[in-house]
Amino acid sequence: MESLPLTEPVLLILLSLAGQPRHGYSILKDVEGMSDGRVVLSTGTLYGALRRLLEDEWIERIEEEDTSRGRQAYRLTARGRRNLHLEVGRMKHLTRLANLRIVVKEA
Amino acid sequence: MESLPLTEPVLLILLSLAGQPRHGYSILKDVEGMSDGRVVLSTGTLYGALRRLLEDEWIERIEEEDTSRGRQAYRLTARGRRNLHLEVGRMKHLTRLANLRIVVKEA
DNA sequence: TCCAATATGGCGTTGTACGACATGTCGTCA
DNA sequence: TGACGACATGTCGTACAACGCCATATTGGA
Repeated sequence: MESLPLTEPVLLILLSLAGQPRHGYSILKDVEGMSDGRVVLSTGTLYGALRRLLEDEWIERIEEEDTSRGRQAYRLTARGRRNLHLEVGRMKHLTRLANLRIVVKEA
Repeated sequence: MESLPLTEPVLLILLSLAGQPRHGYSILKDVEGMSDGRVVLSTGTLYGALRRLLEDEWIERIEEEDTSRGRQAYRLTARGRRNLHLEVGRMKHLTRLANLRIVVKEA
């Protein structure tokens, strides 16, 4: 129940929100930029993930004065940030492991 | 078609095969050990993934003299090894990115 | 006034993970 | 020799995430 391995889209979304609150479309563009255009989330993926993250209270909506285009900004909750850290830690661990497994054999 | 993000079970299986050929059950135990018991693949996950990896020719069956218990060993193909390296590279990149995004904000 | 960019969201398909189930072998110990 | 646990492989159904496609609406500029 606790240590579910985050999928890549979700991780990128959380990472995008780590620096500052953003609205959906902004996350889309940010993720695209983060990965030099290699990862392009479809809107289906994005809003589906956002819905689930809201349900789990990893992120929350914040009010915006500029609601002209129906924008809704999201921000990480403390819980979300904590879980993001855990997940990044897991990834680092995996990366180290991968190095050991691969490099030894190549040498 | 090229840059599919590998799922964690598949990555661990490939990593397990990176050092030496193994049969299914051995992969199961190796992955368990690699992660200090945190990741326990179900057989459904394992043999499903192995089937797909065989189909994509990332791994191949090798003959074993010891077929006593119906063991079937698998080994990485050149293609599989190449793709594993790519994936690990992608992960390192993501990890670096995550550090930038997170650390800056925490400081 | 059209059009591209901005912005959100639903729906159906596809594929993966996973638990449950099924089957059988081998070694050991009472 | 009989039971049992570890070894070993595989199938099936379910649940859910990712994704492409579609629908809709606003805004600013050419």
